[in-house]
Amino acid sequence: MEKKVLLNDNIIDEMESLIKVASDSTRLRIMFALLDMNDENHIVEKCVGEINNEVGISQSLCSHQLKILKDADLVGTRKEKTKIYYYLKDEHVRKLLEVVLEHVLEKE
Amino acid sequence: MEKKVLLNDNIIDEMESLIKVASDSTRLRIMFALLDMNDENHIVEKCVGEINNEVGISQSLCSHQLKILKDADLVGTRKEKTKIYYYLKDEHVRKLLEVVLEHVLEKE
DNA sequence: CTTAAATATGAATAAATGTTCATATAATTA
DNA sequence: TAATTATATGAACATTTATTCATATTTAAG
Repeated sequence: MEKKVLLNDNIIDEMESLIKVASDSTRLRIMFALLDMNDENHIVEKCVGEINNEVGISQSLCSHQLKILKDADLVGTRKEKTKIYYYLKDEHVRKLLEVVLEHVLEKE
Repeated sequence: MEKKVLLNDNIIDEMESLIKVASDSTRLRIMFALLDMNDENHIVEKCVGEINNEVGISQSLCSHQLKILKDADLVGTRKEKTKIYYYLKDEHVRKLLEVVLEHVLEKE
């Protein structure tokens, strides 16, 4: 009776998809914009306009990339009047960013 | 006096590079081949031939991808006679794979 | 020195991906 | 209804990337 993870092709493919979503600097910047680094890494909500301003990219690019993040279930949305607020959806996202950031900082 | 991480462009770019290396199913398979899942996820050494057999890819492709992993400092090598043994180099790699795997398994 | 075994490399190709531009949609306000 | 604000979408383009094929390199053995 082993508690052994079966690494079938589906799982590998899903891992690939998920990591691919995180493997782009624009999307990384967007995700960090949704992490409030000053408040113990707590999640914040920002609307599209705020995000593209803060990240310094066009509205169109921001919207395209937010769609990719949302399709991957990494961000969620909340609608309020004309604005749509985005937030990081998952604890794993934060862990992922942490692990990668640690690795990078360690190799300095 | 804050212990605040400065997320400058260099760091983002390095994070992007690192994640990109992990964002390919062939390389994921290779990395998992170097994790002994049956032995509490302990790291093992395997030579190129063993790896491409186990993963089911050509020798050439395996070699190309191993180079990418090595350039990213995710694997190391040990030479013994004609064979070259590869091993996962970093604790962070394992954490990264764990976090992503958890996320994927949770969404089933 | 030749042959064989193990691994690496370079060029070529096909597919995937990020970004831009122009335009569409949807909701609000005058 | 018309105009404005916020966001989304689709097509086009340029760049990157994974894979294959053929060949090179290295080491050991006969």
